[in-house]
Amino acid sequence: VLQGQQVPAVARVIPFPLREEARRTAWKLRDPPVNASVVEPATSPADDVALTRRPVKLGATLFHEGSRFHFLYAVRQGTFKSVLVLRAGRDQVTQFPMAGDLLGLDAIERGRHASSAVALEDSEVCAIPFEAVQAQSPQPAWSAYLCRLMSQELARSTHHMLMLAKPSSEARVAMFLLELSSAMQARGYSATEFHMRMTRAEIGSYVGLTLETVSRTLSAFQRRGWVGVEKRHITIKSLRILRDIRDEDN
Amino acid sequence: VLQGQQVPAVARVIPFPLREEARRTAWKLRDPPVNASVVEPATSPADDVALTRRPVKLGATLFHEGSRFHFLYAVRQGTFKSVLVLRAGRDQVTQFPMAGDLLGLDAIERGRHASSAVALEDSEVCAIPFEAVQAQSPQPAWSAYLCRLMSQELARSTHHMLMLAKPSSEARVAMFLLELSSAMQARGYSATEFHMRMTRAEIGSYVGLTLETVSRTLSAFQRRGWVGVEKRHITIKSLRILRDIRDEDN
DNA sequence: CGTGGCCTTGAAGAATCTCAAATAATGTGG
DNA sequence: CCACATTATTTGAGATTCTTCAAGGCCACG
Repeated sequence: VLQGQQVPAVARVIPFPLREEARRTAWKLRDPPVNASVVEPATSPADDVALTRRPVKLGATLFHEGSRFHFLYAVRQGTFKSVLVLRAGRDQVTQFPMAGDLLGLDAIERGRHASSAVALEDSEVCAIPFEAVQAQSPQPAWSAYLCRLMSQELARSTHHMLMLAKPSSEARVAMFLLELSSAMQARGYSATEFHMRMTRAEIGSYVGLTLETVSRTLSAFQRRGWVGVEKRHITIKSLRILRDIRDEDN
Repeated sequence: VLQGQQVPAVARVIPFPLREEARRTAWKLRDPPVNASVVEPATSPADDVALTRRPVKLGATLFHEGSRFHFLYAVRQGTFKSVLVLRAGRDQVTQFPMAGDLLGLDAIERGRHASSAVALEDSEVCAIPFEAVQAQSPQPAWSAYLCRLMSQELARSTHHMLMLAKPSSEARVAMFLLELSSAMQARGYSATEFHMRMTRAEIGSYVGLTLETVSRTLSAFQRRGWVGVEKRHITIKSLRILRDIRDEDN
């Protein structure tokens, strides 16, 4: 299990311009419509900061809840889950970061990670030494950058709360599928056919249902011909119907 | 109804150092334990920015969801609710900002407010012209400042999701009372006896229950002698028991 | 003193959860 | 390469919880 506080010996340390790296991996793939302004920043963040690429195997923990914060992690490829441990060993999934997402933003203030990040498939991240970048950045460009990203995260988080609030199980699952669909599309994959990296239990935790209810709901969707479900391979037959399901009830 | 995009004519424009104002109102009252580092920042944000105080009457809207973003608002006194409008006129309360909290952080990226802010009592805010401050800040101090606040907000938002996730109605209401208790204490009031500014319906929306269930749960708590409930006046008899309720179940 | 908003309480109904069992898929070790 | 252990998924049925619908009371305000 990888610990967040130290760069494992195996990781190659590759110094190169952050801006270039940012362009190629982190910010570029982010939700395009929302993020157009971030993709081409007016000012450029610090260059010449040593970044580290790090592979993370399926099931490995990138950083643990409560561990000291040193790095932000830009997901280069793969899928993660962010989890909080509730009492009684029960844990809560708060998001499924994918390529282009930045992990660890909620640790800046406290200096400790507020959640754990676990790889749902063999993945690779880019470790960004927060203090170093913060210090070496002459203009407020980097901070302004982070501000925008975090503002975006806040909006996303708020949006997620809507999913957990009132809606029926069908609305929740529909919302989840639509989120995933958008995420896949934003990364250049099909919006209507994709492979889910997460288990039913993880989905359930994320949307606030039990795994059984998630399973039943997906079965129901399939029975009605709205989506094809074959294990974790999803084929959305009608985005419109899913949106209706998500919106109508409450 | 006040609109976020323009300073009403009645508001007095009072130029004074932002740092001073920040010390007195915005950051100082924030959750002390978590926030010790923010109370006395190593660097000082921009001075000499014209800030505006604005009274907001009970029921008035400080800014609307979707409206153009120009100001951050530091709550000087009073209580607000942040609400999102779901479909079908149903709306979702996402937080109850109080003195010292900063409103509008989730609007930075999109340039439009992601939620509305409504006063739950006669309140007063300090309007911070975001662009002006951003521009006049020579060092990255201001942005770094915001970063930390937003990081904190992210953590808070995540924490709120835990409340909405699985728990029973009793765990949710207990969690809400404990949150409120901490918030009151952080602002110099009693942690065990306070006046709630929000209706049962608003509480219900916040914790993901109907107002009836909230009412019933509060009644049950009172019946068992755990809290005193007299309309909106709350007396917590045992914080310990409430914490147990919040933690045990799931 | 009437009106409207807010709160409480009851009873029936609906939805999800829990418990349980069977099946399928995956990985391990021999 | 196969048998076995483990994990993931589906489905059923009963139990529980919350919601819905409804009615009545309390309080502030005009």
